[in-house]
Amino acid sequence: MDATARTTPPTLTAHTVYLLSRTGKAARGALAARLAEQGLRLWHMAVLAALADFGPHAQRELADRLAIDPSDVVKVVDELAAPGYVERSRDPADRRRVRVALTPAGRTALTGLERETEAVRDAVLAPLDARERATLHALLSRVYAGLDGSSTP
Amino acid sequence: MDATARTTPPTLTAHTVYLLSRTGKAARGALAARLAEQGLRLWHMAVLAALADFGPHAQRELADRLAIDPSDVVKVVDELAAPGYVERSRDPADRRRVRVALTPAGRTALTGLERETEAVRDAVLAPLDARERATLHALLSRVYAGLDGSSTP
DNA sequence: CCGATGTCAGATCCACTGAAATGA
DNA sequence: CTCATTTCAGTGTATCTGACATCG
Repeated sequence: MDATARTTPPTLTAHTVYLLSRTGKAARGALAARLAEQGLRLWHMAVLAALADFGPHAQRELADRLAIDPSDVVKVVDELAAPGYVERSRDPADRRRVRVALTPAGRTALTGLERETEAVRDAVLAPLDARERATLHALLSRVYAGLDGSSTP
Repeated sequence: MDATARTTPPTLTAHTVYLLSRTGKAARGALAARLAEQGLRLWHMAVLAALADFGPHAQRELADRLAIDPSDVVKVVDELAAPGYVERSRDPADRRRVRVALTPAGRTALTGLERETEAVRDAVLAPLDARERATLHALLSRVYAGLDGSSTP
């Protein structure tokens, strides 16, 4: 080990915002690495989850719900359609719209991604026991619910 | 308002890793926006904090401590030296080394950045009371301490 | 070896096209 | 009925950042 230890400055770790930012980035990075092994990124999982929870969406609705740029939705859906995780079809009522629906293969894939997510949680939250994890989850849920458009760039 | 409400899929919010990633990104973004008003980024604050807490460093030591690429330390120190927040000087004991030291102006700047950080905390953690914030901070501290190099990209 | 410059890839954002619906 | 406006999917580009690579 080095004499100049890799100690993070207390001035930083004293701020909850810093800890949130750091642990969040670590969690995000670890999850992204897992998904990358299957050629997917975080947005792919988000789209699959939205379709699983709320049924078929127009691409525009996906963009609204997930707060992604509509042009990026196109690419994500493209990449999900290639392995057959989602299907595109024209809305007969409004032929401008494209209905995106989850396939059985997509649902299976989502289940797998959730397992990966749990593995990441076990790695990142290793220092915490079950009760503490539940507490953390509850607190973060409320913080997340409090985020409105003003503070989510 | 839209009939298709902007509800995040429960399949995502059920995962602590997702909440961590999202709230962390929001916190990071909000802080970065504040610092940007002063022409600074997160790394600048990290370097100032390291110098304040541990005294002068060689650039290599800064890179080790903060886990940044040494190449990038150069630019950050450059940008901190321009407004006079840090000073480069030769180490009198070992004249090969370049010592980076905090100036009084830099210390003042850091104090201001910490105030910004507290403002961001009050905004992001608005849903939580003082006790809950303390609990969250304690839990995140332990999670942060558990992160090793393997999971910090 | 350390500091400095340059390059590369990924993500986000923005502008534009063409098709299709809507309303005057 | 026709024309202008709006909305949607899709394409391409600009920009910014973070990580990496090479030079002195």
